[in-house]
Amino acid sequence: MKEALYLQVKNVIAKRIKDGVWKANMAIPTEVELIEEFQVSRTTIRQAISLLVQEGVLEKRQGKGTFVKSHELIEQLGHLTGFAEESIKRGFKPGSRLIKWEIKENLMYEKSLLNRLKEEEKILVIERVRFMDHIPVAVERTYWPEEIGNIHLKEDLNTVNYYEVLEKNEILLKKAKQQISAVNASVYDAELLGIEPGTALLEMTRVSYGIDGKPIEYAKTRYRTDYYKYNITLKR
Amino acid sequence: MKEALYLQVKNVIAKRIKDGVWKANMAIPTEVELIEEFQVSRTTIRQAISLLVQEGVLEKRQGKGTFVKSHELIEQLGHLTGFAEESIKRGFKPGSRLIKWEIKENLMYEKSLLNRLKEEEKILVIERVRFMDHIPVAVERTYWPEEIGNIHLKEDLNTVNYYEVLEKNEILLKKAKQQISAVNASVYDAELLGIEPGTALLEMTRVSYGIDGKPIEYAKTRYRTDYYKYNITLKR
DNA sequence: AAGTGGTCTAGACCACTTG
DNA sequence: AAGTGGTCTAGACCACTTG
Repeated sequence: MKEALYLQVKNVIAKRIKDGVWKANMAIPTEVELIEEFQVSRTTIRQAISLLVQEGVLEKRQGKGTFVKSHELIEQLGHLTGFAEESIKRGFKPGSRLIKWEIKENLMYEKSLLNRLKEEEKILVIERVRFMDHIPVAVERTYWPEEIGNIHLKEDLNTVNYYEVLEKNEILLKKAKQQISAVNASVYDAELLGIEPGTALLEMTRVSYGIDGKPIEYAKTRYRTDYYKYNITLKR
Repeated sequence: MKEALYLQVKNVIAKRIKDGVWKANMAIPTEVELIEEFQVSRTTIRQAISLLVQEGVLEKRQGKGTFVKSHELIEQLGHLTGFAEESIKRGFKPGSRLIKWEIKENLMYEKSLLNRLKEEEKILVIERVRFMDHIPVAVERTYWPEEIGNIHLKEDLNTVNYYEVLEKNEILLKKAKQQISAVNASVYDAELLGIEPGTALLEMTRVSYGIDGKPIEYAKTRYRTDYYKYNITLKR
C-alpha cells in the first residue's frame, strides 16, 4: 500500500526542518509555493502542515505565513536519544572520558536486569564521565552482556558512541525503560564532577531493549542538575 | 464577525453530546447525513468533527462510523496517574494535607510562565503535602490564575483533586511540559517530609495547557525518592 | 454489494498583515 | 494593493468494515 500523499509531503517538510534547511523562527514557503513544488492540491498541503502544527513543529500566523517553531518546543516523549544527541540539540559539544572498564562475573543484580541470570555470560562494566563543552556533567556506568561488550571493546572507549556502534553492527534498539530518581553525590561522584559531596544529582537508570525484546544495556547515569535537566511533553 | 460555519456545526454537535442526545459509544450520523442536515459541504463537516476528535469527544473508525467517546475513556495526563498509580501499585493509599493558600499579586516569574504578565490578574498559590498512607512523600506547590483559582477555593483544599474539578468545570487539559531535576531538601521541606535537610529530592516542574493552548497551571513538586521515582518508557 | 470514513482535486472568496 | 493563511464548495475515487 502506498503512503498517503499528504504524509509524504509532511515527511519531506519534517526532514527539511530536522536537517536545518528550514531553520527555527523562519517562515517556510507559502502554500501556493508548496503546491507548485509538490504538484498537489492546497488541501493536501494544508493536511500535511496541519499535522506538523499539531506536533508542535510548525506554527501558523494568519496573513504572515507558516513558521518553524524553536527546537525546545519540539521535544517529545517517545524518542530515544543518547547523551551526545541530547547535548547537540541543546547546543553543547558532547564529550567523554573513560574512567575504567572491567569484565565481571558476579553482578547478580545487573545480570537479572539484563535477563541473563542463567547464562554463563560475563558482564562488561564501563565507567565514564560525560562532558558538555569541557564541563563534567555526568557520571555514567553502563553494563553490557559480554557478546555486546566485545563489540565496544574494539572501539576507543573515550569517544565511542555506544548507539552508533550498535547500529553499525545491526543491533537496533526498540525501546527503553527509564527510571528517574535523585541521589546525594558521593565523595567519588563529587570528585569526578568537581562539585561538593552531598549535592543533589539526577539519577537516570535505564534498561534498553532490542527489536527482539531482549535487554541489551543497563545504564546508571548521575547528572549535575545545574547543566542537565530532563524535559518531557505529556499529551492527552 | 460571524462565527465560522464549521465552528457552528462543531458547537451544535458538542451540545448534543453534552445533552445526551447522542450518547457515549453510539455512532453519530454519517458524514452524508450531517451534510444534508446542516446543508454544508463535506469539508466543513469534517473540519467540525476533526476538532472534536482532537478534543477527545469523538472517535472515528474507518468503515464503521464516528462514535461518541465515553467520558471515562478520555485519558488523564500522565502526571496525575503517576502519583496515584505508583501509590496504589505499592499498596499505599494516596492522600494530601493543605499547608496554606494565598492570593499573590507580584509573582512575576510565575505569572510569566502562566502567560499572564500583562494582566491585572492575581495568582492563587496552594501548598500541600502529598501522602502515601500516612507517610509524607512530596511537597506540592501549585499556582493558578485567579479565575481558575476561584473554582478550587470552593472545594476542600485538603482533599480536592484539581484535575477532576477542572474537568467538572469543562476546563480540559491538552498537554503539559514537565521538567525534572534534583534539589537538596531545604530545612522547610525536610520538616514537612520528616527527613534530613540536604537529602536529595526529585523536583518536578510542570506547566499544563488547556485545549486552547493557554497555560492553566504551574506546579512545582518535590518528591522523596525513597517512596517515589519517575518511570518512563521510551521508544525509537 | 453497500455503506462508512480517508484521500485528493480545482477552484472561489474572505480576513488579516504589510508595504 | 498585494500577499498570506482561513473558510467553503462540489465532486471524485479509494480503503476498510459489514451483511
